[in-house]
Amino acid sequence: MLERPADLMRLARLFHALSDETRLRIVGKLLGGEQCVCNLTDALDAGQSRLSFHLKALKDAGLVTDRRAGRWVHYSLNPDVLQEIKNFVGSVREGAARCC
Amino acid sequence: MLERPADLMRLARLFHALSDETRLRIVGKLLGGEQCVCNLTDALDAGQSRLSFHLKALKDAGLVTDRRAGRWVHYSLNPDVLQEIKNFVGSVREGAARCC
DNA sequence: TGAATACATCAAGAACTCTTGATGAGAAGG
DNA sequence: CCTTCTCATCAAGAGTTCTTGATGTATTCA
Repeated sequence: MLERPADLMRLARLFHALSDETRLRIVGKLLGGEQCVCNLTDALDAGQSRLSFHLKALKDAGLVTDRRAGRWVHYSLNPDVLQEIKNFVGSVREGAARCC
Repeated sequence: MLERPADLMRLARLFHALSDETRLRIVGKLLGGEQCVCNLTDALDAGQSRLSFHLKALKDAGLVTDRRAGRWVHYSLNPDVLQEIKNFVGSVREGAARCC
């Protein structure tokens, strides 16, 4: 997992997407299910363009997907990516258990 | 996990520490066990001050600990912090399973 | 068709991160 | 002591990220 440069780059991008409080709060809200941007704006009281910026960051990293419905765009979590992170942590923990 | 501001800040700091390729490579090397900085410098062929910078980032986030032995400083992984991350991913996955 | 709504994108500046080379601090050995 | 070795820290510059307010785009509804 930490050998191939492509994996390193991928992981670094994933972790970067999660390295911001606003984005973690978005993830927290999405745990309640799919949300349109307007709901998130209210819940997080963040400006609209700011929210859009962070949603794009999450989307670029593959952590969320979006779906247009009329005027609204709904965002939801992508469970597959969470598995990637879990795999990483798992492999590191195994290694750590062996060596520490 | 994603409700309390203090937790959010903590998680953001952890993920930031892991959001850099050089630091992920360091973590990878530390899976082989405790390493002195000189070993890491060779293995990652990174300049000494650069490595020191990233080791400090990992240490500030609590991901690694250091131990002085004569002239050498040895770094090793802190398994407890990996559990924190695992807990986060686990809780997000649960939520995702419920909602997605 | 025209106005209003929901969101994305852009542009500029502030703030932060990373890299490099130079200097500093502590330990070991002559 | 004086030097050497290992590592930390500093200082400056390049690059990146984030925030804010303005503008652009697609959609709905009158």
